[in-house]
Amino acid sequence: MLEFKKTAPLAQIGMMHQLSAPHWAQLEPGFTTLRECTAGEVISERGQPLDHSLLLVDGIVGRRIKVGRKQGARHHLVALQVPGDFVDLHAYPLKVLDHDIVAITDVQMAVISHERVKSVIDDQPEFTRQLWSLTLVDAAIHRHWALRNGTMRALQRVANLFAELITRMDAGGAAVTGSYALNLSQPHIGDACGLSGVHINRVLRTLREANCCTYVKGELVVQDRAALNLIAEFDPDYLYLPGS
Amino acid sequence: MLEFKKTAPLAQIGMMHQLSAPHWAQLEPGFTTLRECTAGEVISERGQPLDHSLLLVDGIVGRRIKVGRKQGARHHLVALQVPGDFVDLHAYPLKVLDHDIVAITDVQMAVISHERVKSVIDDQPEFTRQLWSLTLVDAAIHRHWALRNGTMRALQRVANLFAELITRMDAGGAAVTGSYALNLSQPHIGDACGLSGVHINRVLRTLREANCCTYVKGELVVQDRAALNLIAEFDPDYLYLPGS
DNA sequence: CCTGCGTCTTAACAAATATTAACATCGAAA
DNA sequence: TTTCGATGTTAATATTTGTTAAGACGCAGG
Repeated sequence: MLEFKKTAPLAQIGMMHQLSAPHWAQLEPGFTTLRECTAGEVISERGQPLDHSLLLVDGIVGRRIKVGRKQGARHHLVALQVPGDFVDLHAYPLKVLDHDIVAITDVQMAVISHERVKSVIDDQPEFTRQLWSLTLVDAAIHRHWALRNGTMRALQRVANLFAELITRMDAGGAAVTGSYALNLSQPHIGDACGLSGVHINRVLRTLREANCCTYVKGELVVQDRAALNLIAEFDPDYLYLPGS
Repeated sequence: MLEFKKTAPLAQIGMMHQLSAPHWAQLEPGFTTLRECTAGEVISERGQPLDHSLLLVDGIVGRRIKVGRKQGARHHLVALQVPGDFVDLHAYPLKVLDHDIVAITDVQMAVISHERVKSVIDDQPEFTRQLWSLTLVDAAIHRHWALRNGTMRALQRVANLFAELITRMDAGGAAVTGSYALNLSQPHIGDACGLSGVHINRVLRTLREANCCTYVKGELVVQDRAALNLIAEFDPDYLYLPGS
């Protein structure tokens, strides 16, 4: 783990836009170090007590759960976090996590100690509620993942995952280019959707041949976003984005 | 909706055991009314602003999400709550829910206003964190549902759901009898597991013929809990039960 | 008592997806 | 450059699950 002394203030990106400027101004100085991890690295491990939380600045991280004892254990991705997500804020009230957090791509994260969080919000119930809400948006996303894996067929699942991820990546307000660096391997997508890597390959070909979107080398290029949202039956309400 | 003036104090059941006695003592008087719903009734509807939350006293309620526009819309159960669960405490910070809450069986719930919650916890950051944690256990359960629907085949899914539900129902400390009144129809179970009702029927027969458990008329009788946990590859860590 | 409705049960068949295997492609390391 | 390993691609086949349909069963209302 590399840690650098912070040299410049963090920008308020992605989901952090849900915080008011004054609240952000109070929280931001608490991010005193930067942590960088390389793809595949386990950022924090299930069961290990945590005294800090992480704000994702760049890259993609996943929450991974192991199912089955010892050998033959399979992994499954139950969440993906994009830049601007407060990755494990829920470790603040819970103290211990029930899942691993892994770097899917090379990532940069800003670190804040729970002690610091506590001193900032303890006498500010409204601020506390806002952070609480942030963790509940993650819960809503989890519900949607259960929904996706429970009700949708393969094509729709993948389209829906893509629709969710790009909507969340756009949430920061950066220009919408139609191109997204997900950097997920096909088996990664399979893990997230409960499908085999081979089947992901078939689905990606179908999406490509439908002139909907193209996924090459971790880069998602969306040619027809309306078509993608239609296939995905995508309704972003569950993301609790401002102005919906 | 029937509402009664409360006549006797509520007992601290199920998940509410996670609160300390003094905290419970402060919260309990806030539950001033009882609400009863009959099976199938929608308790609160997606998108509707809420000014109160509900503690489930008796029966089973589900969180249900509709997928697809207008006609041809399918439903999916993304969570089930058992007695002792603070069903929609997350409505306190979020104000609005992204899903419906429906009564699966006839249910009794205790109502507490958000105003009351606020006045009790606003100057008690530690108490706030405990309630925050309660909502995050729900999030952990959602993650597990995504995992279940994503990685497991039908038999294991159903066994795992059963294992989860009975573990949570036992959490209150009541005597473990091996018999549980789930009162879910087979299509309900299918909704929760992302399987057809017909296939649930096949799975239930398999579980019965394996002398593992029997599900008749909404009553789950567990003959061999070890076998059930084995089939389910069940590991209750994610429930954050005390003493694990 | 019958009737009708909902749920359960089962079977036959169709569709979706997993598995396996073989080969291609690309980039990194020797 | 060459080789190696990881990832992507495709096809053949096996398995799982969905769909449809039909009958059984139980229960509430006439």
